[in-house]
Parts: sequence; structure tokens; C-alpha cells
Amino acid sequence: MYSNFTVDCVIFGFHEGKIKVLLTERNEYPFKDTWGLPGYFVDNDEEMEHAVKRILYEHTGLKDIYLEQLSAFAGLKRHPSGRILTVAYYALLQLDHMKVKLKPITNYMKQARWFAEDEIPELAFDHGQIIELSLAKIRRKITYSPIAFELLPDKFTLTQLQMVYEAVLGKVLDKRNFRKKMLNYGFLKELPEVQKGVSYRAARLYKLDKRKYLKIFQQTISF
Amino acid sequence: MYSNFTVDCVIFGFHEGKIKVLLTERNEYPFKDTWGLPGYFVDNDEEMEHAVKRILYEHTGLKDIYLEQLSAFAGLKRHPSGRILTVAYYALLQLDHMKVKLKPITNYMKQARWFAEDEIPELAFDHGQIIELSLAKIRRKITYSPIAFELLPDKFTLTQLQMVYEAVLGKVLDKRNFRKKMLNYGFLKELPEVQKGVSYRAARLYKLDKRKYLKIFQQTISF
DNA sequence: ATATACTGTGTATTTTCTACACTAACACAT
DNA sequence: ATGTGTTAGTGTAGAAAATACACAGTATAT
Repeated sequence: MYSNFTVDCVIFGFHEGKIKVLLTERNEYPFKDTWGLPGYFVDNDEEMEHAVKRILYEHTGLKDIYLEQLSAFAGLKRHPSGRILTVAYYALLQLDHMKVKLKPITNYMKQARWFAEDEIPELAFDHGQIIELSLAKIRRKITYSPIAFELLPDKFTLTQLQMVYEAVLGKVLDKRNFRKKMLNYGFLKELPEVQKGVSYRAARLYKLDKRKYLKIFQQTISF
Repeated sequence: MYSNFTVDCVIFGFHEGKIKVLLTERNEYPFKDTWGLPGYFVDNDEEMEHAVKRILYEHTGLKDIYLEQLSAFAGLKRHPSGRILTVAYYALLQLDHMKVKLKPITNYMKQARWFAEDEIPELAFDHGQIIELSLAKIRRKITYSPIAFELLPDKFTLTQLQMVYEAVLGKVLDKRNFRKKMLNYGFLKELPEVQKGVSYRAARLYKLDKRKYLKIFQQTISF
């Protein structure tokens, strides 16, 4: 049995230098055939975060995705048939895995697709506003927390990392200063491997040293 | 008629060098006679934020209080009689006005009182956890947003301002560096007045120049 | 007049941030 | 083997911001 509130999820991925959002075409009223955020009613005996993970899995086939609650939305007019409270989450995932399968296995949606920020159509409910707020949130958050790594595969190049920052912040960064700063933090482990499949000089691969990163991150938090 | 969810409010004030939280002694089951956060069911035809403002007014007699949503809490076990979702807000108010009347005018609570961080008793529901999260939130927020002013009267001394920062951050700051930094921002207006009622040299009063502060604040946001 | 308690101020040092441009390496085509 | 295209990878100097640190001045109370 369903509870009386829903969860909605803003799923961010990073692809071809751009931040993308996963949207679904609804197959249920209201807003049937309109694009919107993946989301649904939470089961009555189900923890809210479990519901979000379930929806994420149904849409992407992925588990263990970075997840944060954004905010609750409960406007009287957000749902045509009376107020339905929704708790919005945002998720960051490593799209480059490309294990992400976009065949929806639920019957309340018709299809799912990735949209770049500037391609997003008119959305159902207040979902447009929710995405705006999520973007504002990660733009702020990336400046004090290393969420960029959640958007990249385990092994990445410094240029890829910089591209994530540039895509989220919406501005270009100085290459030398960026590398200097990132390497100075000391939480990047240089791997004995380089990029493959590029038709030019392959770049060094790095991975995140989670221990060191948590140490530094916690210091930053408590400043 | 009531909706099926509640709002709870962490009301922060600043008094005698400490951050205080306003708690109420419940007069309703569950957790009758236990201290908890001010909060109640949202009316069916009432906007959520309106309900928070109503509760704030009922408890403090104040309107136009700084208010932000913290998070929604919906744990299956947070309420003994089944899941009740609550949306938690935090509020910052200028306690030194001391117009704050603590006679509750509702019948679902017995009394209200200010508690310093280290005096907070065991609380009803998950309210202890909610306060923890609110504190973490304002500790972070004060580093990038001038919320300190919300806790002070319109006219304040630089020492008072510093004391707010020290109370929130939980560490002592260097007086000269603090003043230098604050005055450099340029959003403080020096008043032709000094403190009154002190038995030593009276300090200069300042007030916030909201226009300049918003300009600088927005720049900071978009960095 | 004297004690008390807080206000208000400057400088030198270290650290962090910013601006800026070229050579090296590799893949591929010829 | 050579050349072309494309990105990788690197250092330094100047500016700005953060930090550490101590004492004389002023209002009040007795």
C-alpha cells in the first residue's frame, strides 16, 4: 500500500562535457505524456530513502549511487488533485560506466532520456523548479565538497575532472592552477596507467584516495 | 482540518554569548510532558511555510523571522503510532529585542523555554537529531552567508557580531583580524551612536547595509 | 584619583590565488 | 620515416588574503 507522499529524484550524470539530467515521460495521469522527474509514492512500510534507491535502480540499473535529500515540496497547487507532498533528492552517478540501461521496468512511465541543462522541456508539476534548486545546490556544494568524483568513473584524468568542475560551475578554469590545487590536496592517487582509445597523447589516470579525502573533507567541514 | 504531515521548527536565538534553542514541553500524547521542538500538523488548506510562521508567532509573538527549510524526516519509527512525515525548518531571531513572549497560546504545549546547546534534555521523537542537523547547517552556512545578523538586533557592536560567530563556530577568533575582515566587506554602516548602559567604555554601533550586503552575497554565491 | 573593564588599532609574515604560454608526447596519415 | 593534429603537462612572478600578535585609550564606578 502506498503512503500519502512521494519522492522525486534529480539524477545527474556527466557526459560529453555537460551535466545531464535523467527525465521520464509519464504514463499516468496527471501530466500523462509529459516529461518529469523519476519519482513515485513511497510504500507505507518503506523507508523514504529506500524508495529513492528503488526508483534509481528501476531507472538506471545501478545501486550505491551518491544520494542527498534536497528539500520537501508541499505547495497547495503543485498537484492538480490536491496537495501531495514530495521529498526531492538529487543523485550523482558515474555515467561513463555506461552500464546505465534506460529501459524503464515500471509501468508508470513510457521512456527515460538524458537531457542537458539547456534542453530540458516544460516539466510536470513543479519539477522544473526542483531541478533549478538541485543545480543551485550542487553548484554550491562542489565548492566545498568533492562531489565531482561521484560523476566520474573510478579512474579519470585531470582534464576530465576539470571538465566536471567547469560544467557544474559554468565557467572555464585555468588548467595549471586547477591541477596544482587538486594535486596539492593530496587525495588523488596517480595510477601507473594512462587513458586508452584516444587518438592523441594519452593522459595519466588518477583515482581518489578515499581515506585522505575524508580526512581533508572533515577538516574543511569543521573549519 | 489537518493534513497528514507536520512541520517542526528549530528556533535559534543568541543570548549571553551562547546560541539557544527554543523548546516546548508537550501537552499531548505521544511524549506528553517531554520537551520537544515547536511544531504541529499543517492545516489542509495551508501552505507549509505559513504553518511554520504561524507556529513561530504563537511561540514568540514575532513575525518576519528568518526561516529556511532544513529537511524532511520520515523514518518509519520516528512516531510511535506509525510514520508521520515532518518537514523541519530552522529560524534565526533577534532575541535581544526581548519582545519575545514565551507564554504559549496554544493548548498542545505547557511551556516554552530557551536552552543552550549543552543543556538540551532528551527530546521527543527525533527532535534531538533534527537540532544536531540544524546546528551543522548553520555552522556551515555562516561561513558563506551573513546569517549572523539575523541573530542580532538592528544596531550592534563589532564585539557582539564576533561573539555570534564564535558561538556558532565554537572557536575563538582574533579580534583585529575579525574587525578588519568585516569592515573590509563594506556592508557595515557605522552609526553615530554608541552602546548604552555599560559600565565601561561604550562601543560603536553598526548596522547592516542590506543593499551592499546583497550585492556581495550574490557575488559570493555565483563564484 | 584610582581601579576596572572593554574598545580600538597596525604591521610583518605566510599562505593562497591569479595570470599567463610553450614544449613534449602520442596517434595517425602519407 | 616524416609530418600533422591534438591534447598533456609544466613554473614563475605578482597580487590578494589570511594569520599572528600587544598595548594605549576611554568611559564608568567608587
